[in-house]
Amino acid sequence: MSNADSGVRPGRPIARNREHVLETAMNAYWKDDRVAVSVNAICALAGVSKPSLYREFGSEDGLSAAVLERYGQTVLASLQALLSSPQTYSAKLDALTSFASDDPQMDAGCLFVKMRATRSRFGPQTQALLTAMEAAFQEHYARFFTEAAERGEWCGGIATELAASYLQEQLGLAVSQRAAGKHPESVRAFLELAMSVLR
Amino acid sequence: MSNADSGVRPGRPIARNREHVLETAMNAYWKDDRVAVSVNAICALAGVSKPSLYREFGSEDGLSAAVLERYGQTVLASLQALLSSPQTYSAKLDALTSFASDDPQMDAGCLFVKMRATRSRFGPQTQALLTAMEAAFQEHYARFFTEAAERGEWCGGIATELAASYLQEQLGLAVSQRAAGKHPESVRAFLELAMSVLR
DNA sequence: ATAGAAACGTACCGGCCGGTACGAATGGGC
DNA sequence: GCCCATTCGTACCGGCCGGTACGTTTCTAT
Repeated sequence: MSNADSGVRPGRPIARNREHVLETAMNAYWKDDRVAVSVNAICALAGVSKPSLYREFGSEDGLSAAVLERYGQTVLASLQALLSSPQTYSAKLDALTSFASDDPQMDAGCLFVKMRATRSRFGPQTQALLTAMEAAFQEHYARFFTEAAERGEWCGGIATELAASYLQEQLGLAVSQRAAGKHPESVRAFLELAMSVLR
Repeated sequence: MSNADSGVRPGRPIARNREHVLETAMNAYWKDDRVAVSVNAICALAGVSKPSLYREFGSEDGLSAAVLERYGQTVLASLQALLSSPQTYSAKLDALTSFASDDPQMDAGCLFVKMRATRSRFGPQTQALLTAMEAAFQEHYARFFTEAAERGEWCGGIATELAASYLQEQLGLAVSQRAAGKHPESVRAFLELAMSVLR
């Protein structure tokens, strides 16, 4: 990462700094319905040559991993914040439901869910990152339930692990349905039905 | 292998009757974790030349559609039979749960669910067939609920359409989890939790 | 001014894809 | 015995893929 040195800017106009490529690739991976998005397509979209992309990310796997990491930091951070907010358990469930079924951020689905559904497409780096993110979310959800149980906001006849897994999958399912074009109100009805067992 | 007469080997190999190719392709599409299964790979697996395959199925789309149709007839027929059996509503729910979470037929997941999750990979024929099968199942599920409501076996505070969609998606989710290697008992716990709202 | 390091893009690589032209090998009808 | 319709597989097509060798451009350091 020699070009990350703040002081010395070697060579040329410093490419459309990484950010532009990341943003373009993220949107392509995310929104595009296509079977897959090739490196060539991303280069064309971003207006960057292929060697530049490979210099920056090393490989296709490196690119997809970087995209996924960025997505996790930008979009999913809000979800983590939601889980850590000082609301009541019930209010958080409502907020989660709204996030998955109504939030315009999820209009085109969730990139994380999408990539998870096709994980075998990706290289080892990206797959490892997917696994790590899954585990992190699982842990957040589990903590969410244990805290709710401690506060007595959740009677919780269910093991927290099961509840966490259930919550994760139901949210993912709802988001997938939105990506598939299902009407938000239908998704909401669906998700509220699924969530009702957690009340 | 009915017409695999060991007599005339050269010249006219007697078209490995369509069945063999279909079976091989179905297993490949179904079991293989790979990103995709190419026509070349299927030809190699089935021991058939590419032109033979194209003569029989017309295109890759035709092949995948034929595979999907065959899968629907062989495997999913049992599920339809289950829905039409003269059991009680509750017993059918139990049977559905067992089918998705324990049945060895679903050890490697469900081909229909798998193909539905990656529908954009396939050609128009196959996508149309997927849509048709979805609708058919939706209808079966809906009838299942309306009949249960008529018989008073289901209090049914839920619209039948929603319940049908919910059932379909939860079963698909369970089967996906099995395909991903989750332990059957975990899948069962998950699915029973999801099904509890339908009791 | 000038040398040289750094980042650039053109133009290419081998490999696999879905799909097909075409000649070789065969059987049935006579 | 002979012919022809039928069915086969070899060997190929153009196209796209992920990835890279290498000459060119642009800026910094002196």
